[in-house]
Amino acid sequence: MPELPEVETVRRGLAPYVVSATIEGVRLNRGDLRFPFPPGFAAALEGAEVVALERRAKYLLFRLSTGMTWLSHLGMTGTYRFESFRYKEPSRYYEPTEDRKHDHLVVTLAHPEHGPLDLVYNDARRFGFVDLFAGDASPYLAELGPEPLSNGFNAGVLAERFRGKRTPVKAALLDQRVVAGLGNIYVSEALHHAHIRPDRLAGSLVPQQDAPGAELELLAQGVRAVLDRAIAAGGSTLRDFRAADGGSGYFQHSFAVYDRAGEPCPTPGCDGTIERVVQAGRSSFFCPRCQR
DNA sequence: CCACTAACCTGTAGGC
DNA sequence: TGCCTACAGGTTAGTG
Repeated sequence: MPELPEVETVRRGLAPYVVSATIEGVRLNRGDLRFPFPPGFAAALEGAEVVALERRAKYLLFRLSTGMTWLSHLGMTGTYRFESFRYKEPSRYYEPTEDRKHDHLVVTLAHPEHGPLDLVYNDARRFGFVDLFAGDASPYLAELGPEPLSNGFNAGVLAERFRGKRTPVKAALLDQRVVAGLGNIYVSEALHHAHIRPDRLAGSLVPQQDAPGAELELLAQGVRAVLDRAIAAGGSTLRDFRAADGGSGYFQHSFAVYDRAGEPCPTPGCDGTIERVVQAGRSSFFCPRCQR
């Protein structure tokens, strides 16, 4: 999926056309994505104005004039795009044509400046989902750790959450309760930045009393650095993700280690070779020479 | 509570 | 060209 930088890029791409728009119609092309659509989802959106589009971790939050929030998670393959026409079918459900078979949700918007647009959610694997609730009262938001780019995230937080953990640091950083928004790519990138092997036990990184804790400082800095750079670049473009505004000039992010098994380590002065290992069923990429 | 695996679902890339 | 396998950015349910 889109990890935090990709979701943030989507948010920025959608916001100018979505915020201040009124939702005129909602069509669900099936009853469920990963989960069933919440009861009354379409009816709750229709007639409301989108007053803000926010992001928390990997979630998009459409804040509505009614006080309700429409939450959207993109799963692995979810994308939003705009269509400049409106679907003509009167029914809220229909049989999608072959080339639109993964268009699951269509939200017809009327924007005071941009006029009518259809916002289309497409998700081949259907790991994405939506929720609807008042304010922030969603179970999906309840247990999230700090935003990695906020003041609430630092080495001290990592120390607190890693202490005593016998799980590999790779898995600990993927745990959204520890820090919210990292995924498989940026965990590998942050660990490389910090020169920490992905199979180190999280607890082993926690400094003893009176020790400096340089590793966690570097790790926290690495998390921020890789996310900042990725956001500045407009998110990564891979397989089936593209920035919402698509178009020309989207940036092909270049990773230091992710998907680069067999290539030389980019760390200056390091002559190591990137390796791929599988942890908890997922690929990790690291340099065995400069990551310890 | 903790740690790990399998599962969800579809598409694509690579080997033969 | 086709068939088969492995793998893909995430999260959760189930197991021990």
